[in-house]
Amino acid sequence: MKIIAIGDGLIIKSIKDFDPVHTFECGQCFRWNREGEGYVGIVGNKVIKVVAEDEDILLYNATMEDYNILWKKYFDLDRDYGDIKGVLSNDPILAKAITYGWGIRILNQDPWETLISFIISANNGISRIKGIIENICKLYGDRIEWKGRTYYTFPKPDTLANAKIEDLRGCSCGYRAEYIKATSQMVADGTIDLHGISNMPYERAHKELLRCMGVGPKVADCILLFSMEKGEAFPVDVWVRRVMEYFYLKDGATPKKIKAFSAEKFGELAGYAQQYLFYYAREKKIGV
DNA sequence: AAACAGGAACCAC
DNA sequence: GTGGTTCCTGTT
Repeated sequence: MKIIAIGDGLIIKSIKDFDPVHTFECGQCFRWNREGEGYVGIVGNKVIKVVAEDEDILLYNATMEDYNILWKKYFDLDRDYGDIKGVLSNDPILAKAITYGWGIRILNQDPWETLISFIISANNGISRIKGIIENICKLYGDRIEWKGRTYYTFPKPDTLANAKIEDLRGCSCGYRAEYIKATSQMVADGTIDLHGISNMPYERAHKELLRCMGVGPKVADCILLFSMEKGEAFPVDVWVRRVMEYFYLKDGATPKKIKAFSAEKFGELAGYAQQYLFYYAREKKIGV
């Protein structure tokens, strides 16, 4: 894997295991959208475009310096997904799911943004979640311009902590407005220390996140997997419950049972297994 | 127009 | 700790 600077970006040469469609459509992120031949995302205060071209990945609006301090980590490029897929493919069902979603990578997203995003995700579908987050960023974030288009950053904790409930409601988040404000206040005043939590072992970190208003077991697992490098986290939503019941367990399994089963079966790699299974289940409408 | 989809809070036991 | 009910809003 070699990085080459081009006009306004970078080429990551012959990278394995990275497909933008799989990575950005597998339910882990909400601020990436298809634009032309690739995906444009807002990450921190930057806009970046990702395009797949043959064996390479093109990053537009990216510098080599940002690659080293930001993008390498964000796209999880130091991790060997070939190894992970090799181990998981010993299971025939996962082998199938991996053949289908071979280019999924688990992004290392910002814990604060991930926390609020997945509070919004509760009892909601992906397209609506994206719309709500977009509304919130438009109202409370900073404006960024790139190539004649306007984008907005995700707001800071104290901004949302001071937001009016009715303004948040205006972003179409419904009853989650109260949760967003309450949790933002906890982060802003230090009641919740996200950096500290990300350094805790899985079980403790999970327990700690449940203190946040609007965060239950599933949302906590999403935050741990998508922003705190807890590869053993296994978020159980309806799709995962369906696919697990369909392939492995009998009907009526509780999330608790499903998590115990996957921890036993997939161990440290449970979160990666979850992503391949989720993407496969949702695209193929397994168990519906 | 009414049904539906989607996790957590809250309250009973 | 488990089970049932309620909470919003965009889509069908």
